[in-house]
Amino acid sequence: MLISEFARRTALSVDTVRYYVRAGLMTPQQGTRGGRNPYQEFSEADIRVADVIRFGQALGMSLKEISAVLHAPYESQLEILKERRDDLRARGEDLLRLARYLDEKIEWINAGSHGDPPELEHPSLKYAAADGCD
Amino acid sequence: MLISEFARRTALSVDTVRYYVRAGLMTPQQGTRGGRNPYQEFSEADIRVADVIRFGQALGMSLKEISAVLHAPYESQLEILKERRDDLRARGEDLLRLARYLDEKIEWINAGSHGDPPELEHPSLKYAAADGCD
DNA sequence: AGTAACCCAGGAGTAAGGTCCATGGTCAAT
DNA sequence: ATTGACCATGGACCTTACTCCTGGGTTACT
Repeated sequence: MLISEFARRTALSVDTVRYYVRAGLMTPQQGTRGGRNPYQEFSEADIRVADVIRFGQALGMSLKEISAVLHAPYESQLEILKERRDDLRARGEDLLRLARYLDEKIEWINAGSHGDPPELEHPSLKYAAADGCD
Repeated sequence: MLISEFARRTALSVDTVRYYVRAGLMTPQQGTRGGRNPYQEFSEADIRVADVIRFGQALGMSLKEISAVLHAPYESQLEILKERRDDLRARGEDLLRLARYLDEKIEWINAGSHGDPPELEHPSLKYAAADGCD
């Protein structure tokens, strides 16, 4: 399919798709149409790549990281996957911990904010966002 | 305390602290020293704000969102808190779902990548990252 | 009074991730 | 052959969250 159909199907903008292609995240085929500037032909596989990008981003990965996963040789993808999984697990747990904390805080406010406010157990912060400590 | 002590205690750079102040995330007192450009006096409360910023960021909130929470009138903080909690819960669950999926995939690869690869149940993606759908 | 160490404001620069636009080539239908 | 929809490239521009730099004021100490 051509870029605009691909963009529609992935709910990305045409510009964003081109940006991803330039960034090497997708490598559509060069179709026969288009003469000197051949039209890009996107496949179903590219749609799956778009899904991966969307999902990775939603989980806080940069395009560079996503690209690394997409381009890694199959064996090392395993290692990357493991790292990601551990990172994700830590993040997910922190998030749920914070959600529980907010639950308690909401309870506490609803109860009239008397007494001691709930305490947040310190999150692990072992993942990417914790790199600001010099 | 003055800015450099504050920066040291929060492990932020002086520039970053000034950036946060400009962004309205902190509003230190204007001390008596400094003449025409009065020196900023930071309090323990500001340190707690710095903690909130750090934590919010680690959980994927933008400074704008964090600022909204910090500045919201007490009553509406409850609503913000609830939204945040739901968002966080969804994110956390997605993260753990993905982690489980990666576990399965790692298993599958270790087992020789035979048969059908594991499927990822579609994440909710109901939070911030899902806004690109026009 | 001199100087080091600190403070300030303002503005430029950076990287990521897009977004917008001008210009021009191509395709399909009329 | 012309028109409109679509494609391409290249580059400017935007936001976020900083970071760095310049120039200048203040404080504390000797």
